[in-house]
Amino acid sequence: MRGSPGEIQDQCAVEIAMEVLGGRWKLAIIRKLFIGTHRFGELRRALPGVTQRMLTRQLRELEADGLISRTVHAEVPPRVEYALTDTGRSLERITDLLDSWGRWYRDTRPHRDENPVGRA
Amino acid sequence: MRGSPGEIQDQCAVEIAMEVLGGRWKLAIIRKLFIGTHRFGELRRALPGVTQRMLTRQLRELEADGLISRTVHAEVPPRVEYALTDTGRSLERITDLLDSWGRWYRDTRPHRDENPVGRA
DNA sequence: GGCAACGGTATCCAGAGTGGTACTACGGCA
DNA sequence: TGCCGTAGTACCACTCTGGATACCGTTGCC
Repeated sequence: MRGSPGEIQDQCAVEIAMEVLGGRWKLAIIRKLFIGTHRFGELRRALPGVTQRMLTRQLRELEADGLISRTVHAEVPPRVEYALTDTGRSLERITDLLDSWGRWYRDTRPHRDENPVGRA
Repeated sequence: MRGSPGEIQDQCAVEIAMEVLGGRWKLAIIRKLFIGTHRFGELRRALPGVTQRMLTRQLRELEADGLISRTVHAEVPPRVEYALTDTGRSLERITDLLDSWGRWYRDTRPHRDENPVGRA
């Protein structure tokens, strides 16, 4: 993923969206932020399995892509709040659709869940 | 991507969708197949930059996930036709939305295209 | 003084994903 | 007999993602 953006315009723009959204935790983060502003630790607890490093990296990429905003409060225990930007909020229909499709797909093909290693 | 599906159900189902759609060429392939049935070579020519190996693998994964069907015609020059299944066609609204969002995003943030290496 | 909480960063590492090249089987054609 | 096209497969290599672990600075608490 994240190949050369120069060639992407020849193709369909779905790849642009996938470049921005195609991280292990990005859509999960975005969906959490639809609920409201979250602190770093809240996101970490809300996303079981994510490491600090990954969360940091995904948040930084989302911020660089303009989907979320990062507000640092210069307090003694550092407090950093993440919120969706307007660009991030514009993904609501897409994430909703992906979520409902994913749910429908999971119900339609339940045998996929029987393989604990996914499919290498 | 493609982590353990066992944990995914705790989270939102967007990850299931991303598991299925999160390949370099998958959405591009799907969008081509919305036009109609394609042969292997047609897809290869329609997707500049894809290698035979990658196309084969992405097609096999899409087939394993039930999004496309593969029909082999036992002819002398081998002929294999790929088409969307009903499951694949159910992605039409999502790919349309992703495409229009990607287009809008590209127009909103044109400076992203100025970096030829993406953003390592 | 030592430890914890917060929000990270640095370093190292494994594996998935992706890509290039070469090679295959098959029949048609020159 | 050798070469072409089709639809791949095999092997090798590389990049990038994702993860584990350790560490940082600050302040409050014991």
